[in-house]
Amino acid sequence: MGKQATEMLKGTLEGIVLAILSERPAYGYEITAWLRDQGFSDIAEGTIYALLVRIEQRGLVDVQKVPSDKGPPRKVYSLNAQGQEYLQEFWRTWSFLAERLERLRKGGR
Amino acid sequence: MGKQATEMLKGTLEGIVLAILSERPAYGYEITAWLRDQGFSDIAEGTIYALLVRIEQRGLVDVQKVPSDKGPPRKVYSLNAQGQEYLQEFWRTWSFLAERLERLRKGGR
DNA sequence: CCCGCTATTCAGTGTTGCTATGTACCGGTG
DNA sequence: CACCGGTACATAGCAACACTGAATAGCGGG
Repeated sequence: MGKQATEMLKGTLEGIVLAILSERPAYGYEITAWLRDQGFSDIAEGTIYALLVRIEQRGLVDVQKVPSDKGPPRKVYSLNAQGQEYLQEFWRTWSFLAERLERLRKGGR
Repeated sequence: MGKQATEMLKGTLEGIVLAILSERPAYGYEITAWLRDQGFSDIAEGTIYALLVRIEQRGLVDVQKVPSDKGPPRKVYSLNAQGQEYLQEFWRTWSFLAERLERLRKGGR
């Protein structure tokens, strides 16, 4: 999509990745591919990796190195307890925003 | 709200302001007050003014200086044709994002 | 042997919202 | 009159985040 999407992704992309990880552990390449598949056509590789590093440093995920028979080893991330909590907070913030935007779209005051 | 909101606002705040202006012309101080009233408790004054300057420079709004009997003159902004178009695009991008997030929240794959 | 796919990393850039501060106009109070 | 609070706008500096582009590296096939 356009540049509007780029700016709108700030903050939400992190939540999206955490939500994905809350369903099952995953690694960067896999997540990027899945997002592209879902229509986030222009999400750059580097973006996801940088994001994963950030959430790891914040202690929201646990990491495990797993060998792959198709290339270099994968860094598999899984959401830990603190990450779950953070994700909950994310959904609260998202709901707040989405609610107000939906109200605005309908022309309500 | 927390810092999550700060990042999530990036990109959406612009759309929010444009949506407000699509209902009726308004000036910065008024918009800030309204947003605070709607629960965006920590939106800074300066943020809105900077945003208004940006969208003016991009030609999305028209400006008119209107004297006030309670203080300095107001800069009243109104959405023009180009702004309307940009707002439409914003809603499309927003729908795209909201749809996918809602799907993720429901744990759907 | 090189190419393509898998997989990760990183330096540099632009946009955005926040912080903090400054300017300025007005009316009311002491 | 001096001061203060509410109204109204502007701006310089900062932090966070996603994108660009490139580099590194392992693996298998032509």
